[in-house]
Amino acid sequence: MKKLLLIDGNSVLYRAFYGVTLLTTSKGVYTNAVYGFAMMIMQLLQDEQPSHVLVAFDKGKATFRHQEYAEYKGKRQETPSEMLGQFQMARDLLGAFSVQYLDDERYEADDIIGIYAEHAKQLDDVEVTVITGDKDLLQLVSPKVTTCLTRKGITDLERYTPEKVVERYSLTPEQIVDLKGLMGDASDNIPGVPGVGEKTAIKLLTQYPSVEEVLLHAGEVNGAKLREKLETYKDQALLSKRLATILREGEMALTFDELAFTGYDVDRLREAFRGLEFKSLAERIKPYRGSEVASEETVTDALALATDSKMLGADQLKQCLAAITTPVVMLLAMEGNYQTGTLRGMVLACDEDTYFIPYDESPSSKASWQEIATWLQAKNVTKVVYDSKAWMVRLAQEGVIDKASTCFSDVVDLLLATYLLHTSDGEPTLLDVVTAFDPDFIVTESLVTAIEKHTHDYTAALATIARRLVQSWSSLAEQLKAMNLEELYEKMELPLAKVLADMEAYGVRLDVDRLTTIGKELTEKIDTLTQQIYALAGVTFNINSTKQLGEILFDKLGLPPVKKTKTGYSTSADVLEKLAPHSEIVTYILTYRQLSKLQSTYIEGLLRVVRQPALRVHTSFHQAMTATGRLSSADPNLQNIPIRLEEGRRLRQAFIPTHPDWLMLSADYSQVELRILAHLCQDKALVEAFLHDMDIHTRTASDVFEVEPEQVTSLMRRQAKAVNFGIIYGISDFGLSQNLNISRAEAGRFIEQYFEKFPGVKGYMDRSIEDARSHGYAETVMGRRRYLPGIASRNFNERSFAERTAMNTPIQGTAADIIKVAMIQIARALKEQNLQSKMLLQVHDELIFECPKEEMATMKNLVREKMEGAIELSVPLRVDIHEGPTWYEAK
DNA sequence: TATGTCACG
DNA sequence: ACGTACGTGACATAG
Repeated sequence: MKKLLLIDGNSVLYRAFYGVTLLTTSKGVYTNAVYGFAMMIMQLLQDEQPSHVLVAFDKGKATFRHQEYAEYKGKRQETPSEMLGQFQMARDLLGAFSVQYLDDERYEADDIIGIYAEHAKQLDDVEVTVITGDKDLLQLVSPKVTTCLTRKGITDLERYTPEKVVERYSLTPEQIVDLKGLMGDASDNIPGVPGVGEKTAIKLLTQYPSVEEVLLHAGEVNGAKLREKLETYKDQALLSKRLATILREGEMALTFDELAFTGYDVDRLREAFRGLEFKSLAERIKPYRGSEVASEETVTDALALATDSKMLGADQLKQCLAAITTPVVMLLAMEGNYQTGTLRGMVLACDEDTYFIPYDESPSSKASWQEIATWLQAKNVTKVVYDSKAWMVRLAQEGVIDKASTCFSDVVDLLLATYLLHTSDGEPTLLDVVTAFDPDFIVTESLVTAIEKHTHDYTAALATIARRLVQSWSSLAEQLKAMNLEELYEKMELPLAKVLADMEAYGVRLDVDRLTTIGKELTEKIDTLTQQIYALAGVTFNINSTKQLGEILFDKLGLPPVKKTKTGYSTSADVLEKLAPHSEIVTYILTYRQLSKLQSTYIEGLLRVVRQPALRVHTSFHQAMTATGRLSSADPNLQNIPIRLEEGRRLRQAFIPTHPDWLMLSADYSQVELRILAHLCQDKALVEAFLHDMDIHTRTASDVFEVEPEQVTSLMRRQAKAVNFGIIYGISDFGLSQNLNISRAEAGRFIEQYFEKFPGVKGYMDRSIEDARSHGYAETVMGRRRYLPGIASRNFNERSFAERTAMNTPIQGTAADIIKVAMIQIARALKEQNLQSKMLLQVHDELIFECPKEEMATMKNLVREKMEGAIELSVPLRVDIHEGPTWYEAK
């Protein structure tokens, strides 16, 4: 079977231009599009292994379509000047790839592709793959022609077979031209029928198969407006369809055989890359077949070994492991998340070899994994993993090890290192990690699919990655050192992973009966509210639907809309609160919302994840997720259990100690973020306030409103508290005015007054922004970095956001660092002193424990000492402690 | 899958 | 004038 690869050169180049940051050579020639183009071509050749290749370009001249319709492509933006020279450079580069290209003034790139695809279809033994960003080319899809659309980025492809087209559009590939005929195409300035978009067009085409048929039956279509439009714009629809139709016949300047591709010449390509100053690309070129990714043989070997190792007895495995002396990369093969998914096995790659060691419930498999566990705990061999916590928790859960945190010695966690090196929101994926240590690693589409979607070749993909990491991971130490992050990695994140692993594996006991009872009460209240709301509305409707609710409140009942969202009326709580005086229905709706939130998220949500028969919930703490260094908690999220309102707070009665007679203990930092601010800005008044342990909001109110502390009213204190929050978040008058429901001018005066009384804070804010601008990042007291590219943006919003972030991150991030230190020290002390008490949860500024009564006094002292002493600041840290039979009382 | 809403710090 | 508070996760709805 032959394989013809047809590439829409213009489309790929444009994608590359917008997807790759502007690069220039030393002479100032722009090369970003060509760089992306080169990456793409290299990947495609590796990935698709074509026997024939052709890249088609537009010539930019008027074609037959312009003659038929003068405005064709009329509204196109002018090609950016930085792009202009790159078309020819891309053509030239193809020579170095030994790949043919064509352009022709009579045709567009689409038509050239159409002509060659059609020709190849006539040949018996050829399959065709088309690469483009243009959905028009979906019309060529057939059993022998696959069209791949580029998605975000440039290396991410979405493959369309005929079935996929039907699945996505509910239309056959042939009907794509009819779709364009009806809906038009703004980018090509094809008009279509005004008022008909994708949805209407698809609806029409499912009834009648083509534009012609639709027009023939225009009179029978639902909707008077639509009927009229179809009549009026009949000719325009037919014209649009003709414009959208890609040619299938025409002249072939090169014969099929002339497109044959047998590989590129490494030296020639390297020379071309050097000319373009793609230095790292030039260094990394390898011979054409099977080199950029692990060779097929390696993967096959890995899989062969996989089968073999199943038969390897535990004793033999033990001997194999004992023979390993160099660092090993190990990856878990999991379906689903590490706590609840299925463990399939592990890939192990060392110097020479790659192994797959399967996992199942059989005694022999268990025995093998016990051997592995023993070996993981042995010193002297470095184990390089992605997410050590996942290993610890899962192996503890499987009973392979006794205690999660004892799982490893000499472990390197690439997830944590990558997170520190490239903190952004979102956990670095395994592929992000590979790229972080190996920037030229080409992330092919098949690799992404295999890893993310766990398709057939998942294990092979893991093997590929593991092999690659064996080569590249060792730059970790150097990279961390260069950014001064080794200490955070070694002394904070790595030890913390062990602490968190024990917390996750241990879980928290839930009083399921209590939860069920509260749930029943809620159901009754919700039912009553529902009836009351229906009665007041005069109709029944779905109260959870913001769309329906908006229609009832603002159209039917005529309440004044306060705010709009992208899609319609806003019905958020702050809007409804403003409407309360107008109609009693909104109060019911607010209560309904509050209670159904409790019911669905907390009662039903928690009951769904309680593990039987132990009646425990096990959250997963994400340690590499947030942009500031905080943890997050998921599946279930135990960091947002209600507390502010009493109805919700009662849910905490369901969080109980494991053993009867034990107690819950909670310890939370008092005003930790404002104390950190005081330390960072050294404002005299603020520092002094904390040195004297004043009520900080009252003190702020007394300063801002210029009254004696005794004269501060509760309103003044509340407003001062909001100002303090605003300061931490990177204040803006608008934000404060929204929060306090006051005018912007008034909010502005508060802020002005605040900065006058606390000038050091103002200085800090300005300095934070300046530092972020000059370094490109914000950092915490302990050196954790967050890069802020938006700080230099010309876009006001983007820049303002980065500026607020620059003010907030050192504060929020330092608070996160401090509690992490405390957790590590507390865990260490619990172990050293042989205490039975357990650390259960962390909620940003708070730690929750369960303790036997007789340890309570010791624990209170210990926890306070470690939390307050985690870091030395110029103001003291203070911790409040509560205890009780459930989490409800312990707060 | 995106959006709105709301729970927490 | 621009249009916003900082950081998260879960659920329901709509398309």
